[in-house]
Amino acid sequence: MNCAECPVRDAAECHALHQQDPEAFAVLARARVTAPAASLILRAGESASRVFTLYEGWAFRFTLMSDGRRQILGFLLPGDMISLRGLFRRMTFSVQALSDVRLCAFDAEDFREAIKSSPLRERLVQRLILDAAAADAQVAVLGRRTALQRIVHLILDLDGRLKNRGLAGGDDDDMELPLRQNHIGDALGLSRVHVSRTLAVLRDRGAIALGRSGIVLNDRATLRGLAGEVF
Amino acid sequence: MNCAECPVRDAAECHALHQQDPEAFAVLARARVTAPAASLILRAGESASRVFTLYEGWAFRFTLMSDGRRQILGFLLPGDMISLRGLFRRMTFSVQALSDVRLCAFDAEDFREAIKSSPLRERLVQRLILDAAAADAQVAVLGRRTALQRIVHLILDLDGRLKNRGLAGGDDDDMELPLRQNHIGDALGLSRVHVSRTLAVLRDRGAIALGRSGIVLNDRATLRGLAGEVF
DNA sequence: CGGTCGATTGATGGTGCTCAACTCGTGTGG
DNA sequence: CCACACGAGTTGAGCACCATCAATCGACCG
Repeated sequence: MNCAECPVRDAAECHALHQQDPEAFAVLARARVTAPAASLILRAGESASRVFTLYEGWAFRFTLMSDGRRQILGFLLPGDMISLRGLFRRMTFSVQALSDVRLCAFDAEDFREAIKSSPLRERLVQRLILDAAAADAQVAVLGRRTALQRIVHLILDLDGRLKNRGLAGGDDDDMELPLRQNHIGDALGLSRVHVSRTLAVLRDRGAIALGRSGIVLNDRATLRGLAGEVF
Repeated sequence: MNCAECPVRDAAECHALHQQDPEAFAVLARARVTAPAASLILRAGESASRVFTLYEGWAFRFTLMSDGRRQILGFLLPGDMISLRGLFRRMTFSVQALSDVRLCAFDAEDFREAIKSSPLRERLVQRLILDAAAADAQVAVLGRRTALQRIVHLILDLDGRLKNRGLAGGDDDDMELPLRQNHIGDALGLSRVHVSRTLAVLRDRGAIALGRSGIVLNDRATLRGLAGEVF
């Protein structure tokens, strides 16, 4: 069982780790785990005993507010590491499967040992920095963007990440994102009703289509024009 | 010149690094630098040639949006590291002095060398994780909180951080935060006008006073009641 | 066939933005 | 010393954006 089996390309963490230090990576004990859609993969407050990379399917990180509302902190795509921070500290967020998922699971103790003297460690520091930068960017989006811009930004961001992994086609290909409007609202600080209305605007302008199981991108140029940012 | 001179107590990064590995830390070349209020300390896009810890005064991290608006990502207090991420990647944000500041400056190359085989490195990884978690928390605040709650949260957060460093007194002591309403708005995604109105509400309820040079906390119990979170 | 989940649409109202005028304190140059 | 500009804050009026509540609808499923 080898991570090279993952249908995930260059930019994905799982693959990148393997490239970085094939020997150290190869020696790690790992298991393949599956989890059904909507199941909890990790709970806030735990110190993770296993580290996961997402092999197939989508998931999301979230916290629950004291009033019971949910804030989604980010979406996890095939190739992403799920619980890197859990190696060093208790988790501050929970992770839930969005679709049925398959995971590579590494024993946390093994993993910590493996990175003590390995370029893997450098790679993981880079990943922590990228995570922090992504969270900063999300702060800017929530602080300064309208509902329309937030949604367009999210769609293009996900599309771009998928494209980096070879999981989405070129500019002319349609791409379906398996998100419920519920999730979009919880990620962007919007009500479900307003997400519905805003998506309707995008559909009426021809930028997207609303399929049975998610949003279909079919005019990225229009979306980029609406984003108000460089994409 | 030694970081132990800093008027900063246990929880501050500068001091904690020193405790973690006094020898490695003591050998680092360092210089004391001053910068006037409003001066730029670091620019987004640079790869930092020096690492700073904030010795005295306040600063903030920010990015500029394409429309020219500013999003403040966080405030930096005495004892905070300023450019840790700049050791490994180009900066994704700029840093500006809020007041006159004094900095400890370390050469980045020296610093990278020093942490290669030192418990300092472990400490810095912890710091990166805490930074990422703080950014996640800010996403939740901006996504789910009203203007009043955001402002109360910011005030209590800053007060708590200062208290951890011995830079603020107990619950009965007044504490003045040297923030312009401008900064509060840019940090919390609110207009300056609305910040003014919201602070007026807090003042009328007796939770704060508005001094000439900042906000004065004088009733933390009332503030905690308004925060809608555990503090 | 009833039940549930996700999405849509309408009506209504509140939170917070924008524009504008004004105050107050401070610094600056004639 | 005064006039003036300037930055920061305050206050009012009007409105845009988005939340909330409620009703409905289609798809899917046991």
